[in-house]
Amino acid sequence: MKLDSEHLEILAVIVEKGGLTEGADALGKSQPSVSRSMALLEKRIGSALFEPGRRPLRPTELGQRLAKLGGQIRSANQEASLLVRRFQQGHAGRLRVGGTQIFMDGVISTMIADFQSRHDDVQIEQSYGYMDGLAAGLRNGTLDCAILPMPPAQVPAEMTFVPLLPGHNVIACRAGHPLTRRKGITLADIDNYTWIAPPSDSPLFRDLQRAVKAIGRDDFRVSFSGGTLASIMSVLTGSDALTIMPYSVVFLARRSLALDVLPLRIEHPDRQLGLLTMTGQQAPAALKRFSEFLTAEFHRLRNRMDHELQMARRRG
Amino acid sequence: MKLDSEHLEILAVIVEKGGLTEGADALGKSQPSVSRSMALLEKRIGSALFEPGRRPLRPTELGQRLAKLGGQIRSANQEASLLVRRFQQGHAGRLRVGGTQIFMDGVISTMIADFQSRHDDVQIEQSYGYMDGLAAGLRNGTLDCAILPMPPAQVPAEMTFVPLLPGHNVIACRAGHPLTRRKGITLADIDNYTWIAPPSDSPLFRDLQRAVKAIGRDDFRVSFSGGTLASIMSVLTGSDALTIMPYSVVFLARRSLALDVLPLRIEHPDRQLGLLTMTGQQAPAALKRFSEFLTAEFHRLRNRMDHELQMARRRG
DNA sequence: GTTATTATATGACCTGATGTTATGAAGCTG
DNA sequence: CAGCTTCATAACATCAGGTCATATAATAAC
Repeated sequence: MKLDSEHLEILAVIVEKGGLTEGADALGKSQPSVSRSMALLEKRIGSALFEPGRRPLRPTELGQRLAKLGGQIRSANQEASLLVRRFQQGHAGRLRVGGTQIFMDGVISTMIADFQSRHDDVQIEQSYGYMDGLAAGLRNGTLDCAILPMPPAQVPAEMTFVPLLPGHNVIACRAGHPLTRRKGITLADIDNYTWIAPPSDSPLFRDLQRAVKAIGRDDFRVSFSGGTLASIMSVLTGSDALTIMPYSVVFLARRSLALDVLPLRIEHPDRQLGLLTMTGQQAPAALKRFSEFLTAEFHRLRNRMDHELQMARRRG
Repeated sequence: MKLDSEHLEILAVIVEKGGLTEGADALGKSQPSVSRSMALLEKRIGSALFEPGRRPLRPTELGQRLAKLGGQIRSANQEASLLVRRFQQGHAGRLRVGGTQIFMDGVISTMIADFQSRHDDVQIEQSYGYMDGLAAGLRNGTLDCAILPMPPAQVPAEMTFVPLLPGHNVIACRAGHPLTRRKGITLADIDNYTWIAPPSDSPLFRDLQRAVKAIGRDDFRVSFSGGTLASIMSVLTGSDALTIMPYSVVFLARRSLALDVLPLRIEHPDRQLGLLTMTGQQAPAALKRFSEFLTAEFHRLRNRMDHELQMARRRG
C-alpha cells in the first residue's frame, strides 16, 4: 500500500507545530482540509496517528515516526523547489560552451573561472571547434552557445550573434625580441625568423597565410606547429619565433608572460569575436547569465585594452 | 512554489527506468496518466524536464537533479509504508506495561527480554503499580496492559483478564536453612526467625499478615523491609530470614540463587496471575503479540514447575 | 526515402481528493 | 460550569489524475 507523500508532509508539520490548527496555518491551508487529510491517512493505514481524546492533538508512536519520514520528504521537496528557482535564475544548471581553441584557452577560460566562482552550481562543459562544427552543435542541441570569431554578415539565419570584441589579430613575439627594437620593420627583417603555426585547420592559420601573402611572400618557415595555446606560449617566449594571435590573447597573457607585439598591421576579414546562440530556442537561464557576464567582462577588457593603447601612443 | 511530491516520485521512476512507458509500467499506472503528470509538472516549474524531440525520453540537467530528489522522497515514502506494516504486525511500536513489582522483576522482566530479542523494534515502557493504579492507567490510556494477581471475580467490567498462572504464594528461605531440615515444622519453629517484608502497601504484604495470622500469631518480627526484589533476594540468601513470595518467582530465581521453599501451605484468596487489558479498545498490534508470547511462555513455565513438583513428590 | 515500429502526447470522460465556509462537538482552563 | 480553544463534520466547487482510444512524432528497418 502506497501512502500519499503529501499526507506525510502534512503530518510532519502538524507534529512539528504541536497541533492541527497551527499546522494548517503553517501550511497555508484551512483547518478542516488538514483535518480531513489526516482522517483519510488514518483510514488508509487503519491505525490512529493521534492519541484519541487529546485536545492539543498528540501523535501516537506511529504518528511520531511517520512524521519524521514526512519531514524527510518535506525537506527533499523544499530542496527541489529551491533547485528549480536557482535553475531559473541561472545560478544552477549545465552550460555547454564551444569555441575556438586559442581564444577559449587564452581569454574565455579565465572568465569562466570567474563566472563559476559566482555561480557555483553552474556546471560548464567546454568543447573546441570551428565555425561549422560549432554551428552544427548549436543546431542539434549538443551546444548551448559558441564563442568564435565571425564576420557579422555570415551569421546563420536561425542564430543570434552577440559581438564581444573586434577580431583583431597581431604578430606576437617574446619580449626583448630583436625586432621590437627596430623602428621600421621591413619584409626582410621578418623573413629572418621562423613561425609558430596555429592548428592548420584553424581560421588563425589561414589568417597567417593571408598576412604573409599580404606582406608579399608566398611561403614562410614553420618551426613549431600542432600545439595548443600553452605549448605555443612556451615556444614563443623561449625562442625568437613569431606567431599570429588575437590581440586580446596576447594582452591577457602579458600579465604573466613576457610577450610583445610587433607594430605591424595585419589584414584580415572584418570579424568580431562574439557569442553565437540559437535564436528562438528557449535557452537555459544560466546561458542568459553567462551571456550578460561575458558582455560585462569584455566591456572591461576592451576598456583596459584601449587604455593601454593610449599609453602606448603617448609613449611613442 | 510548492512542487507535488508525487510528481517528483514519478519523475524519479521514469528517469530510473529510462523511459516514460517503462516508468508508467513500474508505477502501475497508464502511460497517458504519467505523461500528463510530467506535462503538468513542467508547466508548473516552467522549464523542460526532458530533452525535446528525443524518443527514448531523456531528462534535462534539471530533470536529472529533480529526479534524484524524487528518489529520496520515494524511499522515505516506502520506508513509511514498511513502518506501518510492521506496526500493524506488532513488530514495531510501543507497549506500556504495568505490573506488581516483585512479579515483574522476578518473572516478567526476563520474558520481556526474550520478547524484545524477537521483536527488536517494540519499545517497552515498564511501570509498577497495584491493582487500583494499574486499572486507572488502563482506563485513562497511559497503560496498554497490566500484569498482576487478581481474583477472577473482581475483574472490572470494561476489562479483559487472561489468567497466566495460579497465584500461589510460598514461604521462601535460603538453601540450607535450618528449617528445611525439619520434618514437621511447627509454629514455634517459625517463630524463631525474622521476616523480610514486601512493600507494606502490596497485596503480598497483606498475604503475609494473613498467613501469619492463620498460623495462629498476631504479629511477626520484620528484619528487612522496603526493598525491591534484588535487595530482598540478597537479604534472603544471606540470612536466615524468611519471606513470602509467588512460587513462580522463587522457581525462576533458583536457577541462579540458592533458595528453598518451606513445605507449608499458605492460605490466601483464589487469585490468578494474569494479563489485564481494556476490552473494546483497539489495542496496538504489538500488544496482541505480547499477549500471545506471554501465554506461551507461561505455558512452558507451568510445565516446568509441574515437572519439578513431580520430582519433589517422588523424592519425598 | 518510405514504411513500420515504437514512444509519447492529446482528447473525452469519470472519479475522488482537496479546497472552501459554516457549524457542531469535545477537551481544557479558570 | 462557563467560556475558550481545538478539532471534526457537512455541503459544495474545483481540479488533479485515473482510464481508453487515438493522434503524432522519432527511430528503426527495408
